[in-house]
Amino acid sequence: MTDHEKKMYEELARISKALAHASRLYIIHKLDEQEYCVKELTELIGADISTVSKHLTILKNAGIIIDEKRGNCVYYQLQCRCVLSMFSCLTDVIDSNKNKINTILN
Amino acid sequence: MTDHEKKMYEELARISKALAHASRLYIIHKLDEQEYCVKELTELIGADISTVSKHLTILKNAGIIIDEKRGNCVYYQLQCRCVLSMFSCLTDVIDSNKNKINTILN
DNA sequence: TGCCTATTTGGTCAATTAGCCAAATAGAGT
DNA sequence: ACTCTATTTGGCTAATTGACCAAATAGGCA
Repeated sequence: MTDHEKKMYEELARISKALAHASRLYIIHKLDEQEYCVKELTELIGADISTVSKHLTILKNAGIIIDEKRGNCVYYQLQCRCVLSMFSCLTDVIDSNKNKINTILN
Repeated sequence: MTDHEKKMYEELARISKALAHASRLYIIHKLDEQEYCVKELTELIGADISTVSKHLTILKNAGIIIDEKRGNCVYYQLQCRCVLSMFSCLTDVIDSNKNKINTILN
């Protein structure tokens, strides 16, 4: 692996690490429907608000979501819907395993 | 988040965690070109062979790659090429950030 | 059988991550 | 200015992860 390749894969890994958590995937999914503020997401997720705020910071630093302060609240939305293709990738992997198992069993 | 949703997102996170490492992304990329054995991948990556073996185990447990013992070696290949769409997802996110920055600067 | 190569496993250590609580900060509205 | 709400930050602990080394395992081949 060349130095250049190494940098490149680390950059890709930086984004994929941000995606590697159930609550963060959930947040992305919800933000595809509509924008939400921290408090609303906290109620949806059911964790401490500081925990949710930190998840949001991680997603923001990875450039996956953006924030906008309006009135008393900070509203978050997807920076780009392109991240949603992640979900089909993950479910495709899961499905391909199920198919594999079925193929072996039949 | 309902119990059912929680389980679902944890299942998705299980796969995405397996993808969240530079060496593992690199392995996936190389295995798209051709199959490789552990020793070959170790030379490409330049880490300890036990480290590489563990990365391969993680990918295998996530159902992303499969192994096949032939002769003296264990050869790994992608279980499904569908996982490759991950790369375009990640690069799209990176690109969308660059575009965002350019939009702001211009 | 015995040797050799390839791979996995177990142990240890350092670094990172995730969660909560408490405290600090920011700003809206009175 | 004061209060109240929303959010972030700092501190702490427990759990997980990643790396290496050393040892165990597995199989092929002389």
